[in-house]
Amino acid sequence: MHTRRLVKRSILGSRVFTPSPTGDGAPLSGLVQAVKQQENRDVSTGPRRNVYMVLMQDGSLKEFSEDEIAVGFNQTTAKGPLRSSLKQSVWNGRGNGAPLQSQTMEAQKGEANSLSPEALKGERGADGRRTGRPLEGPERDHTRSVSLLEQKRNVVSSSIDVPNVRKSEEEVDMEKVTAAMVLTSLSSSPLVRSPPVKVSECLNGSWKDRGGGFTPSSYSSSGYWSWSGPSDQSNPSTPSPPLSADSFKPFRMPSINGPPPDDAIDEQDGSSLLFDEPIPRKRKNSMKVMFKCLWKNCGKVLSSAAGIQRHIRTVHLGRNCDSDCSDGEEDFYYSEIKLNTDSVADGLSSLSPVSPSVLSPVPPSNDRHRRPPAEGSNGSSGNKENHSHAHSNTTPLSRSAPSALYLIHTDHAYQATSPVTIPSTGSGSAASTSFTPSSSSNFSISWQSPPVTFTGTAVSPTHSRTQSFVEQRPQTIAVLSSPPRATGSLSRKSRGEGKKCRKVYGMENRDMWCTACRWKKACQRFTD
DNA sequence: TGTGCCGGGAT
DNA sequence: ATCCCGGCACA
Repeated sequence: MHTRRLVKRSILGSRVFTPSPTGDGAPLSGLVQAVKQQENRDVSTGPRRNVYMVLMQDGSLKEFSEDEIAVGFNQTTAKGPLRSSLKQSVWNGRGNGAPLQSQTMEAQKGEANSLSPEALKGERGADGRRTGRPLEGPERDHTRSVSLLEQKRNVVSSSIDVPNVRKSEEEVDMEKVTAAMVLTSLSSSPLVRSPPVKVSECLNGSWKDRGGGFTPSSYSSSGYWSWSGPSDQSNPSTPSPPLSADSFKPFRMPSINGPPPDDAIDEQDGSSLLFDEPIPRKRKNSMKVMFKCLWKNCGKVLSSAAGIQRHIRTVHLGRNCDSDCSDGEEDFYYSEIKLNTDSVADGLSSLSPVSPSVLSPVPPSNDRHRRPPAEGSNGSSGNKENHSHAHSNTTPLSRSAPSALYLIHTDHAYQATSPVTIPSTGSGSAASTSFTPSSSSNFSISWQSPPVTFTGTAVSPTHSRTQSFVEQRPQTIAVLSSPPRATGSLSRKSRGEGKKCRKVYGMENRDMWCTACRWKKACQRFTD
């Protein structure tokens, strides 16, 4: 748990007093719901004025410049605390916390509470706040989740103002609604269109001074502001969907807050992550399972088993009933294929159900993997073995399933320092693939011939369909399915004779060894 | 016996 | 993913 809350008093959620619209001098109180910073938009107000969205008591939202409002909790220091507290909140100064622009809902709850007049009885007394007062009565249930949150905070933050005083139920509800309104209304601003931020980035400080503030919180009425760890940082507990890295970019435009110069250094990590983004994120699992109809003259490929079953049931078996009345026969008419979405995206497109071209033997083409089952035979018999055996030439997946391509992988990058060539399927030209140490997990495969458009492996958990495919194309499968190095000596790579780091540098210079040698792996540096 | 490195465990 | 190491095979 590193969800330290490092942000001290935020202005957001603060009760402030605003000048009366009628000018009669009676100030109105409201809650600060958002802070916008304007850059010279209004010349008269000077550079970068803060504009506060204040939720008035009547439920309306108004904008006030910081000169216009007075902080409620300490009216004697009307404007001073406002600004200073904001600055405090913008960057917490520890380099790992959440900056604060557009506070999270949690912040609204916690921080706002801290600044509400009620809560501020003990404003200066951190101890008092931390111990808080026990919840009592009906309020307890309503705020249980909040209480949990705050308990967490109390555990991890010993030096942070975290109040235990909470709002009334009404106030909390109101804030949920109005905060959502505010966020929505601000969403047109580039500042706020930003999606959630990766935790790690915040922890690295790369987001500091962005003006964006997110605290890891599962509480969010909209879901939009909660954490989302895209891809590798995924946080399973967050409800919000992962967002593409692109969507982060607007948020990082350094215009809103005008980051101080020293920020540029701190930004490097983050910007390399986000701006120098031409490198697509590695997909952890680029295998996609599709289901291909094996019925004669039908190459339909669907992404779900249910879909393909329904397709077969209704289209080929002529049954209109629902899946409950299925006897499972459909299972025999489709095949599960795994597609490597990295290397075969193009092939996939040609696999779309839209163009179920099916045909007799054709010269190698992108379509040839769509041969129907039981080509030239009675595909309608429903014989389960029908498509499983002995078609000497091709079967639907036999050509499209150079399955071993998927099986070729290295556990360690250093195990694949030299290119691996996969022998061709007899055509004389090689289908080769190079493995580089740095990208063993997502190596690219360039098929030169034949033009295989997707690399799929026929997976047939039942009915041993796979075997039939192997039989139909023994050469190909035999070659492809054999691990690259499993020739001759059973599994162990024959020992390299050349220099190795150990020999060259000796045990005393172990730190000069290549990593692989240090790890007792196949030497990377002196390959044989 | 020394060495290379596979396989697998720990983090 | 990275790091480490037991243990096997080979020279």
